[in-house]
Parts: sequence; structure tokens; C-alpha cells
Amino acid sequence: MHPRGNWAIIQGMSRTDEVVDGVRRMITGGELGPGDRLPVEKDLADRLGVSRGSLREGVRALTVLGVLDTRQGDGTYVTSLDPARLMSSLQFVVDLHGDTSARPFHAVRRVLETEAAGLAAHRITPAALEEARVVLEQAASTLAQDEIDHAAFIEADTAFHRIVADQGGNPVITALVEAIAGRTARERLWRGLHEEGAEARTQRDHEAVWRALATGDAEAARVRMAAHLLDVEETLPGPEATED
Amino acid sequence: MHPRGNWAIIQGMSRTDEVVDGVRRMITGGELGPGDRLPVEKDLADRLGVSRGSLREGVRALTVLGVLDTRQGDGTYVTSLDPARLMSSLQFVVDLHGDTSARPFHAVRRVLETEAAGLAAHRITPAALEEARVVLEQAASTLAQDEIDHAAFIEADTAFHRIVADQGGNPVITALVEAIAGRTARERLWRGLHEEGAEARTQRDHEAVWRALATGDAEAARVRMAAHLLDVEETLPGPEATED
DNA sequence: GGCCCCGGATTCATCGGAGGAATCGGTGCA
DNA sequence: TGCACCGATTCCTCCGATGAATCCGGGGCC
Repeated sequence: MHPRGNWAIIQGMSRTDEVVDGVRRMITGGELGPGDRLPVEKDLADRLGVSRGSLREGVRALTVLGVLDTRQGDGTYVTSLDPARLMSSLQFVVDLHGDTSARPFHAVRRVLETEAAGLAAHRITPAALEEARVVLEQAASTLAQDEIDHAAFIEADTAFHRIVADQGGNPVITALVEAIAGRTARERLWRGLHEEGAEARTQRDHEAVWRALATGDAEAARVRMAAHLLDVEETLPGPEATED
Repeated sequence: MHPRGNWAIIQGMSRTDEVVDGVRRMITGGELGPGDRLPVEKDLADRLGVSRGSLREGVRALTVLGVLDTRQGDGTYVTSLDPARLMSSLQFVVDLHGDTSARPFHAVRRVLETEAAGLAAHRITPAALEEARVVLEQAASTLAQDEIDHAAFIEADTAFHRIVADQGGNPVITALVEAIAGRTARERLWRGLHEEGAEARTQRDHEAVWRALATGDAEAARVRMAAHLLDVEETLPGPEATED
């Protein structure tokens, strides 16, 4: 069989694209699984019929996507392929968007976190519930100061939402929320919140969500989380009509 | 200023990572916008303090992510940065997952499409409504055959869901649904649906969603879409407990 | 004047080779 | 047994050269 002989299916495919597609096939075909090691650059390049340079471009692209992991002096490995790992690249592209397109992203965040809150009400662990309580206490003490430590409050805000999303038990939701409401996006969000008492209202909302989780009331948890994130959403710039 | 002098912040960053980060800064910093052209490889490599090879690896990675677009003989450009474009890379990683992890992905799809259906009820255009009707008619005629053309039905199924998701008006939802419930994932889905009458039930569900959209009843549209996708979800393999 | 063909300049695509850096594993010594 | 050393392996980075695609302007033709 000629090196690249059986893949004239799609013309206009660059060598790098062939590398990406080749590795994808090796994974979906079962030849490679999570944690497995790839052949050395030279061998894989020969097998795919490309030069080492082109091979490296493809492998590097898959590394950025979170599919592969290269270690100098060791080798190239397939990652765990966890949703969290794969979605991490999403964070990068989300952060590229300016404040103008924040609204549709936040609408997705609201829908996903609302679902996660409902799921979490039935399955949150006592440890996580306690952890969330501690976080809310710390946030409360932050607000009690004369001069509010905004950075600390954002930190607590992030921690609370992360616990809820995580306890929803759906790793895809967790990863997507992390990507959409990650560090950059969240900082941008709070920078736009100059309303008086935004922190206090957030705190009350969070406590309401927590009580719903503590009592295992899924419907209440959904409603509280949705209301909280709708409040936030209304402070965003841009067209209003994303909600009924 | 030394080429790479001011970025010793994070050690252990490869040359390629510096390229990716450098281009990201150029975009977020406003130096580059959608459609803008990047400096030629040689110049950009000099500016970022890396060789042409390393630069190409970084640029290639950003191309795969949908951020850049290179054209031989022309130049390298920043893409539109549309959510649809940026999320296309997500489809690739979603397709890497086997049937086992289909359930959490489908749960996300259900939540997002349900939201989209609710939004679409208020803002769907007459043209889109008509287009959806035609699609459903075609699907119905497919089912009327003695030997069902499964490929054609899947095609109609895809088209219907795409119209609804698109008419929700949130490009992020549209892009995410496209990535999660794209071609590969959908084929895998229907391959597992061997129940008798699955197509007929799907058709009835779709028609119910359509009626809700036609009457502008957002709540009905949400309920119908959620019920439809929950039906599908129950046929998936894996742990059950993703719903209350 | 308007149109078409064509050749040079520009730019990305691909290749091959070389040396450096990090890791791993075996060897010899205390 | 425990440890330091060293060679082999592997990825990382750079450099130079050639090919391919595109763009652009000149020149000829109608």
C-alpha cells in the first residue's frame, strides 16, 4: 500500500490535515486509546507519508486541542480524553470574544448552570454542601468589611458556582461552564457590574441556591439559580431580547 | 524591547505556546480584528522571537481552532471569529468520544435545544416555519414507504433540529448543538435506536414541536422538545441517573 | 478603451538535516 | 541497598532550499 495512496478522498487536504485525520482514525479505530503512546515522530511521519515538520504541525494542533500530550525526552501520548480536557481549548476561543458578544454566551451559561443546580439538589454530597457553606461564609465576611475586597469576592463567587456545576454530575456541563464562565470571562463580567449592592444581591442569591440544595429541592434550586443568572444577565450590554 | 524579554512570566512555555499567546494578545489587544491580515511568516517570527518552523506550528494550531485562516500564495488572516466557526473544533473532539460517553453529551444537547425551542416560538420566521413544515412532510413520506430509507429520515431529522436551534437566535446555542449533535454523533445515535417505531415516534414528537412553534407557545415548545429528547436519551446506553 | 494572457513577485507549503534539551534506564560504585 | 553517572532515546528548535498558489502589473490584441 502506498503511504498516502488510499486517501485521495478529499482533495485540498493539507499534509497537516492528513496528520490530524490520521491520528483521529487511529483513536476512533481503537488502535490508540487514552494514555497510549504514539510512534516516534520519524516512524509516524513515514507511516502517514509526510515530513517530520508537517507531522509536528499536526501533532501540535492536536496538543492544543487537548487530544495529545507531548513530553520532551519521553514521547507523545493520548490524553485521558476527558470532556474537561477537551473543552479547555474552548475557553481560549471564548476569551477571544469581546464584551459585545457576552450575552449569548451568558445565556448558555445560565441554562447549563440551572440544569446543573437541579441535578445537584438530588446528588450533592454532604462534603460539597459543607464546602459551599464555608465559601458563602467567607464571601459574607468579605462583604462585611468597610472596603470590599472585590478580588476575594470574585474568588468566592467562582468557587460557589464551580461546586454547584460540578455536583450536577455531568462532566460535559462542568467543562462547558468552566470554559464559558472561566477566569477571563468572569473578570470581564464583574468589571461591568458597577451597580450599587451587586455583591450583596449576589450573596443573597447564592444563599437561596444553597438552601434549596441543602433541602434537596431540585425545582427550587433551578428557579433560584436561573433567577440569579438572569439578574446578572440583565446588567450585560447588548440587545435585550434573549429571553421571553 | 527585547523580542521575548517581557514574557518570562510563565516558564515552561514552548515556543509554539508563545506564538499562540502572542497572536491571542494581538487580537484581544485590538491590534488584529476579524478579517485582518497577519504579517508574513518571516516578520511575525522575528517579532515573536521564534523560528519560522515554530511560528508555523502555532499558526497551524490556531487554524485548527478556527481562529486563523491561511491561504497559500496570499497570506494569513483572522477569521470572522463567529461562535459557529470557533465551535467547529469542538465537533472534532466530541466525535472522538465513543458511544459510552454519549449520555452526558446528549443531556447537554437536550437542555440547549429545549431552550432554543422556547426562544424560537417567539421569533421564528414564517419562512423557517414553512421550511420546517416541508421537512416534516418529507420525513412523513419517507415513513410511508414499505422499506424505510433510514438515511433520508436521519437527514430530515437533522434538518428539523437545525432549523429549531437556529431560530432560537442564540448563535452560541446553535454552534454548540451543531458540535454536539453533529453528523458523527447523530449517526451513532440512530445506529443504537433499533426499537420498533422509533422513527414514527420521532415524527410525532417533531410535529408536536412544530405546532407549538406555529402557535408561538414557548412553554409548549419547551415541553415538547424536552420530552422528545428525553425519549431519545432513555434509549442510550450507560448509567441512567442523569435526570431527576 | 477594454479585455485577455502571461510572467515576475509575493507568500504560504513542504521537505531534509543539524544540534540542543529533557527524560529514561542501565551500570558501576560505595 | 542506595546513589551518582552516562549513554540512548525522544521531542524541541532552528536553518536553508524548493515547490505551489495567488496576486498584480505589463503588454498585446480586438
